[in-house]
Amino acid sequence: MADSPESQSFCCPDHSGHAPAQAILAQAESRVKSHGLRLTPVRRRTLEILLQAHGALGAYDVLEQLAADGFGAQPPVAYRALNFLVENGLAHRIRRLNAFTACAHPGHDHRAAFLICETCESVTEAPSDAVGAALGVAAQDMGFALSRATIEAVGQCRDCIARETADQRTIA
Amino acid sequence: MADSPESQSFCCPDHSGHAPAQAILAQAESRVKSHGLRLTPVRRRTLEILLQAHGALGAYDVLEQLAADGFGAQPPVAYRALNFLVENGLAHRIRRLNAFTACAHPGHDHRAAFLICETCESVTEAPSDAVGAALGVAAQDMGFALSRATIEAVGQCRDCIARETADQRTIA
DNA sequence: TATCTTATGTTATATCATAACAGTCAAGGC
DNA sequence: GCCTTGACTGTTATGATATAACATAAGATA
Ligand SMILES: [Zn+2]
Ligand SMILES: [Zn+2]
Ligand SMILES: [Zn+2]
Ligand SMILES: [Zn+2]
Repeated sequence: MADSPESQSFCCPDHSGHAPAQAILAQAESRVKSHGLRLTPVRRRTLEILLQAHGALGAYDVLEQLAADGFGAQPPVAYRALNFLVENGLAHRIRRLNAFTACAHPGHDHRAAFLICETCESVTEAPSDAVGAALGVAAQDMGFALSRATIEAVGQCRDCIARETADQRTIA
Repeated sequence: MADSPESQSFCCPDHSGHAPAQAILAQAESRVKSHGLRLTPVRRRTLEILLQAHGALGAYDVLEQLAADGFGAQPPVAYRALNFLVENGLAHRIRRLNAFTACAHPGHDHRAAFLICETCESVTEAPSDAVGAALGVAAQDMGFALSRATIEAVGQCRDCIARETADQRTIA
């Protein structure tokens, strides 16, 4: 993990938007309960794993960690927990990466958009009400009833842009 | 295929936005040539297959048809042709479906958004300049340099909504 | 406790995608 | 023409992602 001690489990720029893991886990627990569901040990641990991760994790990466913690070692174990989290708004699936990431601001329903950095592979969850609204309009124009959407942008994050600029200066 | 004779190769609602296949193929040929590349037989046939398809096709569906036409029968044959088409703006990859679809209006650069019907599995390419713009703003706010994006909406298409409404009336 | 429901773990298999290499073909220089 | 060169095609093999189906275990209900 190699975390700096003051940030319990957050370690990289893509997590700057996150509330502390403790808070999110507690919130997740109550949110799930209020839907008559349970945040079982595998599910809870899966969420923790996502919260601690740099960027997004593949299902098999999660599985590896779950297995190391004594949970089942077969793919369905990870996929079930991950799908549960996604269905309950605690995590998101990043289709372009075949990967999953903890939701950066769970609790309030939101259409999420993701910014995927090609350089550092970080994944940032951006507010996307405006994007969602524009998409809603486009859909409506086609007579299409929109139920949900995947919005994923690929490019370069602020930190990597800054780093690259700095490198340029060093060379010159 | 069960096509009506007047529509050469288009058979379902999601193709209503398409120009005739002949025109698209000719256009594709010249477009590709102008980039110093070749629309070889496999590539051309792959584009035809996509143009004739209902909805989007998986790589292995395309492969099956290519093999039936005497082309190679191994996955790379299909993936290479499909990737070529995508890179040259002649087709799009639909990540949510792990599938590919012919571009409905090739030739002019465009940020495409896709409307995926959960009922009939059709895939419609919607104009999305507004959505792209909104996403650009959201990205900029985060200091993110956007290079390209995946925008995929899931819901129900016009035809399926109409059909469902009609069914409701029949029952009542 | 008996029963019902939900969740977990396992085996097995399906589906999607690429690495690596060998043969083929077309275009340009001689 | 003929040879070099680079682009394209085909093949084998393997990797990566995801789910079906069923047996067991743990919570909830009465
Ligand atoms: Zn979120
Ligand atoms: Zn970055
Ligand atoms: Zn298009
Ligand atoms: Zn439909």
